[in-house]
Amino acid sequence: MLYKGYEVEQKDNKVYVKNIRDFDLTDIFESGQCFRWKKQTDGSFTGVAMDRVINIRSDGDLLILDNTNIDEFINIWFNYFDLGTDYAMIKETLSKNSIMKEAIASGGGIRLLRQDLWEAIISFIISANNNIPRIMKIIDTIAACFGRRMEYKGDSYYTFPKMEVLSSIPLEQIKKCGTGYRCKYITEASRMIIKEEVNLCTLGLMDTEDAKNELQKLPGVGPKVADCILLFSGTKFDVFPIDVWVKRVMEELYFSKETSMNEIKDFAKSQFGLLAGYAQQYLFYYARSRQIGVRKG
DNA sequence: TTGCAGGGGTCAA
DNA sequence: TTGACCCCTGCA
Repeated sequence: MLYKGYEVEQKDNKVYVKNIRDFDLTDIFESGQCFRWKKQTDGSFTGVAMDRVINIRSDGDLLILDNTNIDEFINIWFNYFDLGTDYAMIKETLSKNSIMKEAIASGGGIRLLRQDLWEAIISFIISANNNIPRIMKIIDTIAACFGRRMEYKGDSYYTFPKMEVLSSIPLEQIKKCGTGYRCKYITEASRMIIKEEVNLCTLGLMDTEDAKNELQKLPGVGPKVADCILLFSGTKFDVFPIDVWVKRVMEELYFSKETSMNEIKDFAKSQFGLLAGYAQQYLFYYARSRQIGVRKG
């Protein structure tokens, strides 16, 4: 069948999607936006998202999703992988800037995943003052302890726990998952969300600044984490999360000097506008893959 | 083997 | 504005 420009076909529990462009699994999964996808020895990725475990591989313009069906593709994965967005157009617009053009050339297959908002909130609270391998380990542990077990090809996988579950877990048990001092943020944020002390339902309707401020009511959520939550849950695309990598790459490529967060933020807003989030993602991936700004001993 | 430096945002003083 | 927070990795 044809679905929004893609040829989609199901065989057994696999979905084949043709006409895929501007899509590279490594660019997508290793660009710091998600923590639950793991590269397999055959080059495919297996991950848990949206309460499901799937395996995904690509071959030219063909995408193969294993352990799912057409209904789920249309209702879940099409949106999750942002297949309705024209990345060729985004890249063309951003490439008018020569520095961006080079960054895009190195990570041209990036897509911004539209991840579950609740999971994004907890994941990026954990991400603060932390590195990617440890973040992945902590989230895996939390899921294994409090999520629902699933089986795929003989291995166990676990869903990300619901807010009702996580908010009822004693602090000490959250801490045992390796969260460290962040455990109280997770517990308290869960409680506030359950009690609707922050309004998640209308975040998408708010002005971006208002949405950021709303999220920053949650403990453990500062400006950077709020930006990440909005961007990687597909809620707002004009944010520009500045972590150490983005700061370094901006200082090195655009400013040639040490620069304040505010100056970088203002510059990104004026330079990239509504596409700031996409620009950030290309720059982050570029900075990390080239180790830009890392002092070599 | 042990220990120490480095990495990484938010909070509270 | 600055120090404390937690744990993993890499390297003497």
